[in-house]
Amino acid sequence: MGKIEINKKQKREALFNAAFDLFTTRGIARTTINDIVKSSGVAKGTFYLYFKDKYDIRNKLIAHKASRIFYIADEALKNSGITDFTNKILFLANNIIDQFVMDKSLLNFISKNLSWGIFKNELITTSNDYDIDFYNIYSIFENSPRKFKNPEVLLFMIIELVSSTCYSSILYDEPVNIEKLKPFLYDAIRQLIRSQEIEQQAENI
Amino acid sequence: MGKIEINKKQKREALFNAAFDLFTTRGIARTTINDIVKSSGVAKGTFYLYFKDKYDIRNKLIAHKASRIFYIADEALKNSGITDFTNKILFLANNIIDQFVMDKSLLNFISKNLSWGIFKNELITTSNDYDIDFYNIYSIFENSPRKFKNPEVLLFMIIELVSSTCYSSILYDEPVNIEKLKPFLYDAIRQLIRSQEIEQQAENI
Amino acid sequence: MGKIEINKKQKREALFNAAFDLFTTRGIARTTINDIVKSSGVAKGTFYLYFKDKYDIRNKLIAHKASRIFYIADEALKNSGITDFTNKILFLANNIIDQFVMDKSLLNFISKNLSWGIFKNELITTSNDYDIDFYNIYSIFENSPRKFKNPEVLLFMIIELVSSTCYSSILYDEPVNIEKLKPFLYDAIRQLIRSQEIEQQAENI
Amino acid sequence: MGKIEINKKQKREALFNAAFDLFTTRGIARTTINDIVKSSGVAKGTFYLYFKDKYDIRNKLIAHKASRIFYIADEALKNSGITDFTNKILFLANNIIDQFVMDKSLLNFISKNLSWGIFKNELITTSNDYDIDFYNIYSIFENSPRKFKNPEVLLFMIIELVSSTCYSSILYDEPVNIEKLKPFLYDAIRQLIRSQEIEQQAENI
DNA sequence: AATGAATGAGGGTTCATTCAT
DNA sequence: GATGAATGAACCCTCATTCAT
Repeated sequence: MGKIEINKKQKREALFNAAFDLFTTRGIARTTINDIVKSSGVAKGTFYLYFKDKYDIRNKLIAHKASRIFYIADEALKNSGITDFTNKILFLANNIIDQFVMDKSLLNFISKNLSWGIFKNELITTSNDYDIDFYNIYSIFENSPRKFKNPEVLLFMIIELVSSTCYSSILYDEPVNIEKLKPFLYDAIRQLIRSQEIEQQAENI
Repeated sequence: MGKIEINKKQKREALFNAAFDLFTTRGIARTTINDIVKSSGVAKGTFYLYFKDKYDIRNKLIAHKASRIFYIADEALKNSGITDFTNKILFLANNIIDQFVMDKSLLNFISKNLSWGIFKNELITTSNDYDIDFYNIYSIFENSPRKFKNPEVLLFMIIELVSSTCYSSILYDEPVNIEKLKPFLYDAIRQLIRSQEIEQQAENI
Repeated sequence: MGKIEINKKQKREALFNAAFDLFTTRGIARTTINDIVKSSGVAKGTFYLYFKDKYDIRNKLIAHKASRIFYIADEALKNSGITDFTNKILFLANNIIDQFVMDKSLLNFISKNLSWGIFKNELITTSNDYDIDFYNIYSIFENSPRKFKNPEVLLFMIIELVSSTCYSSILYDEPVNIEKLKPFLYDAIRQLIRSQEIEQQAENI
Repeated sequence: MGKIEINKKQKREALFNAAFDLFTTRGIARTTINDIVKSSGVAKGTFYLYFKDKYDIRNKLIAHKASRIFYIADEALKNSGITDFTNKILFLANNIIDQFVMDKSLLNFISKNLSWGIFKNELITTSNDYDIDFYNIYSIFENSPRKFKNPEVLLFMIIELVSSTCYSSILYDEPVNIEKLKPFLYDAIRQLIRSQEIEQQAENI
């Protein structure tokens, strides 16, 4: 990679960082391209060499940040030695929640955009340079002997329940703070999993 | 009520209707106050007699529409003769989902804003002229002999689960369409309720 | 004077008071007719029954306030028993300066408008209901045996010198505060008078 | 200086000229930014690259024009060979008055703003690119053997007297026209100077 | 005479985008 | 590739004035 290539990467990175800072502090609507370029130290015209407009950089940021969260959670899971499916899900949920607790502005930024549809969409339309493939999250099912009526729906419901309840709990302590919510939420997840489980024949015995 | 009062109500109503149409078709960000006044046939200055800015009318619209949905569901529940708590919840959820299915633009408009925090906030800061009091929704617990660890958290989780899963299912059929989702969702709700229930003494026997 | 007449006078008075308060605190440019009527408790349309526009009420206010200042100074002069012409002028100047020191917002409001041209103009075009006739200020010359080359120019120069130097001295202490300025200013006035005086024959001796 | 720099200077100049024309013909209050940019042939947004708002360009114009007047008067004084302090002051006053007589719109524009406080303020806060340093006006005292009680106050009173009397005399011929006023005014100035002079010992003899 | 809701022209300001350098 | 001055459409909002009540 030549000097030019490095320079280009740095510019793009600078724009990304500045945009994220501004989006999370002022909000997207109140952030202008002028703000972004001023804050990242590049010229205004340069922005358009890398991104189409404000929403382009926003979308790429969301995918970037969201995939990072899953990646971190997944790495931690691998190192945990947990084998039981339910425990894996709970571990992931807990890890992600803790990441959000530690970076509330991140939660605020991606929460509303981490829903299923946009999630899928973004991952497909985004170049792979900066984002990890999400769908290996399904691999969580692969090594488990347990079977579920509709694994995708199950995952969908868990993700939606976690992400939407976390939002108001972490950011506004409503209706209760996140630590008080956790036991109820994890109980709820356990019940969700149980409600979809198909009882297996005890064939192994 | 004099002629003037009637006229004022009509003006406000016209602005409300025009704004809702535009917000749901073009989105809030792409709707200007100019659009709203042109579409409602009043002068630009008139807008500012009734609303502070675009976000003011948006918030009032959300509260207005959201309370209407609950009101309709609640009325239907009263006429249904259902007495069991779980069934009441399922009836309400189903009724609201059906309302959203019939008016997808409404879902798109309020879904992201129907979360707990804003919900509470809006109801408090909005005058009662146009909105029904929400908190009688707690009355659903009052007449039930069943007891729950934390009723508010229970309700919170159910609302968040329903609203967030509905969004992508109804609007994008993701991961499955709403009719396929319903059985899983209602099962999930039943499990949520069960997971929080405190067993009562069989005192009646 | 019937009830209606009294009511009218009160409305006009209320508008005057409110306008003066607002003009002196926010400035004329930042005061709207809306502000004035809101602050005086009358309806917006009523404003136009009494005044043509914002500048009409401003002009009438200036004449009103300015004439009051001269009236107060003149009354004090009458009670002082001073007979010498130069001392009379100095007494008036000092009294007016002290009025301004005690009400700086008043100074700020009328200072720039108390100049000769507008002064004369306003007094002529304003109804006499609210304003005292200014020109009796010339009476100061009448009873004096001393003669001046051009009494009007003399008065003009004194008024302009006093009003323009007071402005920055009282409001900004520039170049010195008013108490330090006074001896220089009064010396200057004495010299001005002397420079225009026509020596009289010592006929009385 | 590159092409861009030249272009920038031209743009700023064009805005200055257009604004001055409009301010002096229509008045500041009746001049809009729209008028200025239309008249100077630049785009509306360009205005905001150079000035904060209408009052910013006004203030910069005042300082610009005022310093020019003093500069012209000072240059003429240097070429006059006048050495006596009183005559220097009279020369300057007369020169400035004549400038105003020849450009009444200029007088109207800056007269009300040429007062001591704003004067000082503007000179300090304005960049030196466009304005001459005023304070060498004090140099008028330096080479004179004559001493005054308070030179700054003396200068202040002279400036205020001249500027405020000129305003109504030149523009409105009130109370007399400027040519009639001049002898009285110059007499007055002589008296002002005399009233502050500290008599020196006749040491040179 | 008094009201105040309604008007809408027109103000200031922003900002995504372009393009000559 | 990089720059940043220039653009001008489009925005929000104000507010003097009117007029039906």
